[in-house]
This record gives sequence, structure tokens and C-alpha cells, in this order.
Amino acid sequence: MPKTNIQEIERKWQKYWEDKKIYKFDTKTKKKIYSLDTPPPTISGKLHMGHAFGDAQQDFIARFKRMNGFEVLNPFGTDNNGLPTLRLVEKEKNVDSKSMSREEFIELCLKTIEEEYIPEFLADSKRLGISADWDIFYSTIDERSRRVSQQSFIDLYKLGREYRIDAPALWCPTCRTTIAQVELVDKDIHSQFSDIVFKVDNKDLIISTTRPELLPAIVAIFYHPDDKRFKPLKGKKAKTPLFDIEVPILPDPKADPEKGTGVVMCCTFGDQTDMEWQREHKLPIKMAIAPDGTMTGLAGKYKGLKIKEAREQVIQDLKKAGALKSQKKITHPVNVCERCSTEIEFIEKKQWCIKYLDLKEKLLKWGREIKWHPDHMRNRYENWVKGLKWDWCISRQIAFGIPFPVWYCKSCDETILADEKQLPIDPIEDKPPIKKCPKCNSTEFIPEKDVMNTWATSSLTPTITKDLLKDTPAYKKITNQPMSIRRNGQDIITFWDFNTIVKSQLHENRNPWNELYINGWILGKDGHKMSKSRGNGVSPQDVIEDYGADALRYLSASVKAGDALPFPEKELIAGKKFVTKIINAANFVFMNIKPKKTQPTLHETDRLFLTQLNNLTKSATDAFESYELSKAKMLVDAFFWHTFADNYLELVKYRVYNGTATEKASASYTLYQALLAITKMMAPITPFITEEIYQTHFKKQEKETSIHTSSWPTPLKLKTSKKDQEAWNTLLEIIAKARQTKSEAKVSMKAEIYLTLPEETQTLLKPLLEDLKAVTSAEEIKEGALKVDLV
RNA sequence: GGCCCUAUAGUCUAGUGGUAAAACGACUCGUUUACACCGAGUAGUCCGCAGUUCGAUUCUGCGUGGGGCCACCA
Repeated sequence: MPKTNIQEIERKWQKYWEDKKIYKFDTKTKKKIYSLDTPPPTISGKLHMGHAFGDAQQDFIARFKRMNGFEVLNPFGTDNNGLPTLRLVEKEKNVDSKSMSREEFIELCLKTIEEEYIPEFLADSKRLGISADWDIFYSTIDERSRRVSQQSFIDLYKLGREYRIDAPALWCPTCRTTIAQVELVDKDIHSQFSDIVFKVDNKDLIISTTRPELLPAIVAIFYHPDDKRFKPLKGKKAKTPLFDIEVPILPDPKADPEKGTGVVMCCTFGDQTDMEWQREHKLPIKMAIAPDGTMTGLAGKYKGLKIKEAREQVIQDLKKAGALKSQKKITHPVNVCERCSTEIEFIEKKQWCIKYLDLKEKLLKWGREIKWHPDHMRNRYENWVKGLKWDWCISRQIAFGIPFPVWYCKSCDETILADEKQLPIDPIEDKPPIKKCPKCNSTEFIPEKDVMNTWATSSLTPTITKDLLKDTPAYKKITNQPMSIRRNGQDIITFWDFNTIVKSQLHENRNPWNELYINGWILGKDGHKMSKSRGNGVSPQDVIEDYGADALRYLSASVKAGDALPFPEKELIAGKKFVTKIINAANFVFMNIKPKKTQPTLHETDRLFLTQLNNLTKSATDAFESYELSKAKMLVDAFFWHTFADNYLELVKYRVYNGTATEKASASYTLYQALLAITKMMAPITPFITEEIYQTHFKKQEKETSIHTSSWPTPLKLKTSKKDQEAWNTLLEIIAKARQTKSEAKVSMKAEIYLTLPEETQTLLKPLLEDLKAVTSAEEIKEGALKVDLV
């Protein structure tokens, strides 16, 4: 088929589906509802291959369930309330969010995304054949999401699950925001160990550090409790150079005797271990670094210098003071901000946290109540839960996002919640619901300026989806129960899936979904993750242009749940070939048959073949049911290609052209049923070409508006016998033998032969011998050991 | 440092306690009443070691390679 035809056919059915509202969710449905919690992509550009690949796999499930009698709730959302959107709009519109009012900036973000990004993204998704109901649409920053998200905050506050504390927070000096553990990446940094001389009872104690600028913030010195070298120092105090601060010397097992000189200095905000020590040993809190990445007054004369400048200066001064013994260059990995690669710092800040560390055991239990596909992906969730050390900090200090619905009393700091009926609100713009503080009667309130972390909202997608259907009859059916399934990539199990489970359990005491499908993962041709910097990306738009959307979907169906696959161009070729082949096969079938729905007396070849078809129907349906999508595709594809096209069509041709009325009727029925079943079973994967075939050939008899709302095939009623499989296999073996003989003799497949078959084979295949003679061009069948002779 | 997944033709993947298969590629032929974006055929393969077993590519352990998660990183 020429390229333009594929494009035309696909566009034609895409329009048809939209016009006929084939994927419209019927809110008045009487059917069982199958609901999908769809991952809202952060839209900052075109649909990329990762989106296409995952969305396609989800669509296979949606379409399969739709054909199996479910009313499928397949919404579509976008996630654009976070830092990436903020960055995008700042860059695109050349503005600085800090110099605008929050309201202005949110407006600009919404407008930019909605006008310039979402339309193209949606068009690409539709072009891919995603069968979502586009009217059930949400954005994680729209009014509904803001309301649901603020309501969640208020509910959790009332449940005592939220608290606000002065806490050390991971801080990025460049982004000027606190960041989450998951936003950190490791980076190898060239640095140096400076051996600094401390004084204990006027004797030298050498301590190695990579961060001499933190000398003013030292609160203790640690050694390993088993380290004999330092045991005598226990309980003594060390004096720091330059600053002359006296700090205690303490034993702690986290100090590594092998590293540096075996003793380590602890500053409140040096790194995570420092903070743990601060807590465990109840050390004072000292802040040497301000939120903007400069030194605080604590650093004395170094105040106002940037971290690196201060480090240089301190080293110079240590040298002058004779307190720097030596320096050694090292490369060591440090945590940096994943967005700007700045080394992170720790600061003290009032933050809202959701308390969940007490729920670890329950979280593990809840995780086990969800069916994971594949099962082993639950390990990632469990490892994450077991490793949790902090409660969930949901405060973010950026200009864009969903505001906390709270104010604080200016005089007593009492938290004032917004009136639930007025959500969503912005405390900066709106007034608190009360005039006086209930605690101290003060009348002045300070709005919370922070916004919520994006995961605090996107962890509510099941709630948001259900809220979209409020006031419809379907609402009752979907509320108060988990959604059917969520599908997403393995990369966000630990935050999106995890946080959603947390919220659902805290709010509703139930899991958000019954099942989780971790989609297969597409890599670049080089086996690495697709990325701009590697230049190994493939654009789905180009692929659709060259091969068609069906071919891209066919490719997406060749990876197992949870697996990763280097981009296989050959699967696109195979997909395109499949499309051509099945349309040709359909043309052949309907050129030669008279469709008949009732089963006539079946010719033995047809009965045996239909038995094979029934086996396929069972195994492919099982595979779809258990979400083994790649297996399902492989089974149907292999059957279509080998059993149906290569063998059955060849076997039946002679009879179709030359048979008696009875023989033709049997062939007609068989061809019709087999092609219909195959077409339907491929419909979830290649929806366009199967719709083309359905509409062109089957619709007259089948009557459904679309193949995608037709019913899934079930096995046909057939007489069977124990020898069916043996007879079918033997038949194919003989055909293969004849083909082999001809090929080796380098003659045409139509060359005539003498076929010699053992008596028992002839008995087994008796009703098939005429078809066998025709397909092998055998002039006659002789008796004896299996042999093929050219005439 | 802890953990998870994984290893099959040139490539990418199925599969099995009795030495294996499809697709793409290669090679050899054929073709005109579905299909040259075709048909048929040929060659080619189970990471290493040890254990369990009559028998291991398959099960177990270890090693090695690849992918990933977590923790640490003065």
C-alpha cells in the first residue's frame, strides 16, 4: 500500500471515531465500568516517544476492555503546575516569575500551555489512536484540581496528618527552592580534602574536610567508638582554628575510621549525616549559609561571600595561620539539584509536612494488596518504603503552583484554614474566613506564600477523575471504590504511585486502584535512554509519517510489562507489513466468499483449521486478560501470518475457485469467521487498519458502528476429536516437505509432484487429501514412506 | 554497601527438565486469479563455573556482563 493511503485511511477513521463519539464515556451506562487512572504528562513540548509508547500500551488495555463489554473510563489529563512549566514559560515568554505577581504569572502559564502546547499534544495523541474520552479532561492546575488539592490539605490537617515545623530542608541555592529527595542526582565533583589543624589541650588534632567554609558552623567532632587512636579524647573539647570555637569530641559509629584522618567535623547543615548527628546528639543548630547561597553573619568576616569564594578565602586564611597541614585533590560524588546541577545545601525553614513514617508497615501491606504487572516491580515500591527517613515535605517556595489554603495569625502564629466552600483560594489575594484569631483575638493575618509540591496534587488524580463525573449517574458507581488500574513507567513508582497510595489510604482507607501496570520502556537504538544530549531520540511524529500510527502501536506492543527495549526499527517494518498483509488478505477473502453467519456442514480442512483458531482465541484472550500484551500480539500475529495466510489460504484456494457449492459454503464461513476473529483480536493494537477492514467488509453483516465497540471473539462451536492436532500437524508437515523439495530443486512452487504417503497417514488425512493434492500440486498420491518426487 | 531485573542466531526477542523458535538481516530459488511492502527454502544460537538430575539452555548457587532502585559519599 502506498504511504499516502495509510495516512489517508488512518485520518479517515480518526475523524470517524471523533464524529461518532466512539470513545465517549456513557455516564448513564448500565455496564460495568473499567476505569483507568491515566498519567498526566507534563507538557513542555511535543508528544515524545516515551509518551507514545506508554500511552499506546495503556490503550491496548482500554480497547480490549471496551470490546469485552465494559464501559471504559479513560480520561486525559495534563500535569502543569510545577517547576518545569514555570521554567518553560519564563524562557519562552522571557519573563521572571519573581518580578511578577503570582496571579499574573499563573495566568500567563495557563494561557501559554493551553494555547501553545496542549492543542498540538492532543492532536498527536489522537493521531496515535488513543481512545480516551477527551471531554473528561483535567489539568493539575485547573480550578478543580486546585480545589481538590486544597481540600485534601484541609482534610489531612484535620486528621492531624499535617504539621508545620522548622526543619532542615534540602535547598537549591540556584533555584531558590527546597527540593525533594527525588529531585537529587549524584554528580562527581572535583574537590579537595583540606587537612585542618584543631587544638585539643594544645595538642594538634588533624581533621580532613571538603568544606572548610563550614568551620564557623561546627557543632561537634566525631570518631568511631572502636577507634583506639581517639578514645583518649572522649569528653574533651577541640578548638577550631580561625574561629576559636570549642566543640565536644564524641564517639559515633557513623564515623568511618578509614576516611580522612578518622575524625570528622559535624556542622548542622553539612550533609544528611550531619543532620542526623545533630538530632541524635541534640547538638545546637548553626546556620552558616543563607538561602541565597552566601555566608551568614555566623561566618564573621566571610559574611556575604558565596560558598566557593568563602571556601577559597578560608583556605588562604588557614594557610596564613599555619592551620592547614596539607591538601589532597579528590573526586567525590555529591548530591546536586537535578535541574540546575548546583550542589545542594541544607537550610532551616518552616515547612508543611505530611506525616507518614509511622505507616511503613501498613504501606507495605497496602502495596501487596495491589496486583502489580509485572509482580517484581513491587520491590521498587517496598525498597522505597523501607528506606523512608523523612516525612513528606510538601512546601515549595516558587511563584507558580497551588497555594496552601492557610493564613497565620500575625501575633500568635495560629494556623487559619480557608473556608471549604470557597475553595480554591489564594491566601495572598483572598481574606481569611474569620476576622479575629480564635486564640489571641488578633486581627492581623499573614498569608502562606509557599505553594504545594506538584506531587501533592498529582497524587490525587483518582480523586480528580472521579470529581469530573460528579453530578452524573456514573459517579455513584465509581466513588467509594478503587479505580481499576493505573499504568505508568517504572521511573515514577516511588513517587507518583507511592504518594497516590498514601493519599488514598489517608483520605479513604482504601487503595487508589486494584491493579498497576508498569509499561514497557523504550530506549534509543544505542540501548540507552532517549535523550536530547545523546541525540538518540526518535520522534513519534516522524515514525507515524513514515510508517503509520498502527505500525508505531505494533512496535509498542512488542515489549513486555516492565521491560526495556532498544528501539527496533524492524518492528516498524514488520508492523507496516502486517497492515499491508491483512488488508490484502481481507480483499482476497471477500473477493471470493459469500458471507454467511450460520455454520454450514464443515469440510474437514475447515473444521481442523477452525479448531486451531479456537485455540488461538482462548490463548490470546487469556494473554490480554492477564495484561501480557506482547504475548497476545505475538500469538495473534503469528497465527495470522503462518497458520492463516501461509497455510490455510493456500489450502483453501483451489476449493474456493473450483469447489462444489457445499465446499464453497464451508470455505466461505471459515474464511469469514477466521478473518473476523483475527481482525478483532488485533483491533486493540492496530485500531486503524482493523477498522478499515471492518467497515469495508464486515459491517454489513455485523452491524456495529465500529469494530472497537463490537464484541470480543469467543471460540466457535465445533465438533472435535483427539486426533485433530495430529492431523493438522501432519498436514502442515507434508506441505512443508513438498515446498522444501521444490525449493531445493529450484523449481516453481507450482511444479507438479508425486506424493507418497504411508497408509496410516492417508487414513488419518483421508477427508483432506483433495485439498492436500491441490496445495502441493500433486498429480497423484502413492502409498509408501513419506516422499516427494518431482514429476 | 544492600536489593531488584536480565543474559538464547549477525540484531532484537519467544520458548522448553529430553540440545531450540519467530521477525529483521544474509544467502539460494520462485512468482503473475490477495499481496514484490510477495512466496518458498538454506545457513546460523542457549554468557562462564559448580550443584541437583538418567538427562540442564531451562531448576539452585557462585562468578562475569548489561539495566535499574536504595543507602553512603567528612
